[in-house]
Amino acid sequence: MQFLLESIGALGEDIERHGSHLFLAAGKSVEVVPELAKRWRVDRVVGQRWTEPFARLRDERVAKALDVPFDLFDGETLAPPASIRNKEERSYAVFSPFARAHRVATHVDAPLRAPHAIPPPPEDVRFKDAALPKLEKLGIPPNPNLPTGGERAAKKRLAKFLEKNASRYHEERDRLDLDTTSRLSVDLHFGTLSPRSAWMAAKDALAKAHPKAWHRFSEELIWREFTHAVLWDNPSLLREPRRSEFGSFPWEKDDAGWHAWCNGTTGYPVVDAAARQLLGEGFVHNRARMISASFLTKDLRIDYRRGEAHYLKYLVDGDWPQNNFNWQWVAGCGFDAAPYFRVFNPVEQGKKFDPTGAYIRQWVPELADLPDAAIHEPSNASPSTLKAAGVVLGKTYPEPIVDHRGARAIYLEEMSRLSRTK
DNA sequence: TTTTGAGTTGTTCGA
DNA sequence: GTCGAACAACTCAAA
Repeated sequence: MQFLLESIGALGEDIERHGSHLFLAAGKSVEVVPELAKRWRVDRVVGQRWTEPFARLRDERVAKALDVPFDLFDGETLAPPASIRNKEERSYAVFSPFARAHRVATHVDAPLRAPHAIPPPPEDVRFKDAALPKLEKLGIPPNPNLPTGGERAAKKRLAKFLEKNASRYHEERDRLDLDTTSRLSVDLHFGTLSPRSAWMAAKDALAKAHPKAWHRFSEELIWREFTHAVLWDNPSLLREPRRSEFGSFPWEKDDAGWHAWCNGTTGYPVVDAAARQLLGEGFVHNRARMISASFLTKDLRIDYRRGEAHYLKYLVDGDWPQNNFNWQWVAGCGFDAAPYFRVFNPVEQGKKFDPTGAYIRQWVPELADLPDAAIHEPSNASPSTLKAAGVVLGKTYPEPIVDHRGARAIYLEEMSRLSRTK
């Protein structure tokens, strides 16, 4: 909400600077839009298409309620969601062929330039528009650690990424301690940056000089395309796993485990860092999202939908298509999902992707004084090492709430049962 | 038309 | 310590 209000505010200021005014109207789209269209005697209403089932339903109803054309334009993704089809005219279920087809079929044009001036609205169109609500009035405490909303801030983020870290993207994007990902997910979600702008700017900066980085970054944008395309053809994904046999997976209730996972007190440092980063800045590093999701669904065997909802609630970039697709991917029940035997070992993942321990030290400061060799597995450190770092297991930092080795074995057993009963 | 091989992100085990 | 195999089932495209 904070990012949204900042972004709308920034948009209003931009339009004001260009000589016009952004009108805000509150109410249900299906009532407000036709009413304004009638009052202003417009020839047509235009908007941008959204992939989410909710938005599709809303747009259908608005179109029906209007007596002028309602034109929707594709801009949420590079390719319109239903446009990439295989030879049998069906939608793709596997990423690689989708990506190949997408690269062949989609010619990305440069974004249109913003107009120099926007004419002010005619007098008879004006009305007393709703004020942009204040965050505090909505009962939401401001969070100074969130990214700044608005197009200008988005362009700054993009420029900084391209200048500083993009050239090593393919090698460093997984490193939790380096934290060199683009951080553009929030802008792509809210539209403060169009995927087209991101694509073209990155292509200009990288394609010739750093082809591997360009391939990898563009591949990530195509993953985003894939999630939207898949949801377009399968709206039921937002409620149900794609692989129906998961309907009978024996998810655990485990409230204690759930709360430890939410609050970052599982006793596995990298899992806890991810949980606390989510609550702290509404963002989680991509690699940490996977580790965290794997731990919830495979070590604790808690329904991925609970994790999905928790992420959606706290992520500033929370995006239904992407969040749902990726939770189902990690849980192994989605499109082109991770194979059942891929169970992340939280200790090994920490050592591999946070070798300097910087990620742990930032988000789990009570472990900061442990040496690199011990920081990913304090429960296995020697008493003298723990003492020197001021760590008292069970007091200053929890013991692991589950034994990973045992949890993995149980999970694999449940999965083999699932495939047998199918 | 059928077959075959490959496929974002891992881990463990045994040679 | 290193390395390859095994760990489903399925989709898709090339052979």
